[in-house]
Amino acid sequence: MRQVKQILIVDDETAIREMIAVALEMAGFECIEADNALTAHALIIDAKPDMVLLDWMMPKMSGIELARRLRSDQLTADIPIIMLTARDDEDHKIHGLEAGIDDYITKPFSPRELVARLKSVLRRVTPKGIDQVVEVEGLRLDPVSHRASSEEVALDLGPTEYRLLQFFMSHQDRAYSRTQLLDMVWGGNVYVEERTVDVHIRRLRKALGDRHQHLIQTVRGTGYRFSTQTQ
Amino acid sequence: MRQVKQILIVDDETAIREMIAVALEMAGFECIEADNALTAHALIIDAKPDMVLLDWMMPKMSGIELARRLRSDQLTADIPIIMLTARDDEDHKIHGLEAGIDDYITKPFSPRELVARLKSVLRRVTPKGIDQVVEVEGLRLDPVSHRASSEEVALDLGPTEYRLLQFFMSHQDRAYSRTQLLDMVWGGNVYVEERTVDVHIRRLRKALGDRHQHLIQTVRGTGYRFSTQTQ
DNA sequence: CAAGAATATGACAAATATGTTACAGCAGTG
DNA sequence: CACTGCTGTAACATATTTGTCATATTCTTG
Repeated sequence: MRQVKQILIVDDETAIREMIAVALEMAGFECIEADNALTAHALIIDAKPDMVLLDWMMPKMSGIELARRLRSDQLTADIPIIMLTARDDEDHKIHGLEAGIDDYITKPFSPRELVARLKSVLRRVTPKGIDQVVEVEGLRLDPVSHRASSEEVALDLGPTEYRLLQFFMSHQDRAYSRTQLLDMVWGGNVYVEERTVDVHIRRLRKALGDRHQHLIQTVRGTGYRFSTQTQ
Repeated sequence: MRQVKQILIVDDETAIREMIAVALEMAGFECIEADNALTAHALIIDAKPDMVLLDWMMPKMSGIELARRLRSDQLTADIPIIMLTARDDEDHKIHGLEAGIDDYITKPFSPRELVARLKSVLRRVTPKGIDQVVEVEGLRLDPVSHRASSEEVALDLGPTEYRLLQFFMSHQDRAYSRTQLLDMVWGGNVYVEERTVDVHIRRLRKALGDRHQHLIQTVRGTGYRFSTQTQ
C-alpha cells in the first residue's frame, strides 16, 4: 500500500497540467503527467496511479475513450477517474456516466475545489475497512499506526514483510500462487524471481515466531495461504 | 489442464525475432513469427495465437495499424497485444488508442521483463475458472483455499491427487479412461504410463479413507468414475 | 474352478518443490 | 564515508511428490 497517493494528470496543455500538479503537490499528493491518451495509457499500466484526472477534450483521442478502455481492463477497472470538462459540455455527462466516471469538474475550477473533490472520490472509492485493525489469535495488525504485534509485543517486520502480512490477514483462507503474491504485494510492474517470495515468507515466519508461524501455510504445488485452520 | 500458449512475434528484424523467440521458448511458450504486418495478419487468422508481440515500427504497415485491424474484426478482437516500442519513438505521431493495446514494452528490454509482462497480460486476460466449493456426502473441496476435507477434517493430498479429486468432483457420474484422465488432469502434453493413473487413484482412495473411498469407482475395462451411486 | 486379463498395492529412486542461509547491491543517514 | 537496514538472488539443504516396476489380488469367462 502506497502511503502518498499518486495522481496522473492527463491534459494536452502543459500550463494546465502544471497548475494542477502544483495544487495537488501542495495538498500532499504525488503527480505524474501525460499529454496524450496513449502515453497516459502506458503510464497507467506501468505506474498504477491511485487516480486519473482526465481532460475531456484532447487531440488524437478523447478522454472518454481512454476512460472506457481503462474500465474494460481488469487491471485498471478500479482506478477512479475524474473528468475535466468545459462548462458547456453538459450532455457529455451522460456518456461519461456510462463509461464509469467517478466525478466531473468543470473548467475553470479553483485548486481548492479540485483537491476537495479528489479527496472525496478517494475516500469514497477506498474500500472501507482497509484501515481496520485485524486481529487473529493474538496477532494484531494496525494499518493506521503501521504496526504489527504479537500478544502486545511489537514485531520487527521489514516493509515487505509488513505488506505481505497485511495482505494475508485481509485475505485469509485463500491459497495464492507466488505470481499472485508478487502481483498483489509487490505490485504488478516489478519483475522479480518467484522464489523471492519464499524468502520473504521465510522472513515473515521467522518474525512471527513459534506462536504464530502456523498461520502462514505452504500449499504444495501452488503457493501459500494464511489460515487459522489446521493445515 | 495446462496448454502451451502460442505467441506470434511480429518484427521486421530477424535478429530481434530470434532473440525473443529463444527467450519465450525457454519460458515454455510456443512461437511463430512474421516479418511484416500482412503476413502477421494472415498468420493470426490462420493460427489464432494466444498473444501477439508487435513491433511498433515496420515497413508497409505499422504495428498500430495492424492492431487496429485486429481489434475491428470480431474473430481477432480478443487476442491480447503487446507493443514493442523504441525509446526514441516518443516523437512519433500516435494515431489513437482505439487500437486497444494491452501492454507496452520499450526496447531494449531484458528477456525476463518480457516474459514477466507477457505472463501478466495473459493472466489478466484469461478468465479464471469457477471457484465453486463442491461437497459430496461430507467430502468437501474448496478451490479457493485449495483444501479438501472429509467431515471437516483436512485431507492430506499431494498436488496430483488434489487435481484428480477436483476433476472428479466436477465431473461426476461419468467414466473416464486413463488416457482421458491423463489429458484432463496431467495435461495434454505429458508422456506417462497409463498405469500411473492407477497409482494415483490408489493414493487418492487411501487419502479419502473408508468414509469416502466408495466414491472413486473402478470401471473395469474402461477406467474410473466418481459417483455417489452404488457401483 | 482354472487361466488369463485387468486392477490394486507397496517400494523406491529420480525429479521437483520448498526451506534456509549467505551475500552483494542499494538507498538512506549520521 | 562508514554504517545500517532492506532486498533480491544464488547456492545448498531438506522435504515431498512422482512415475515406474514388481508383485499381489480380483474379476471374468469358459
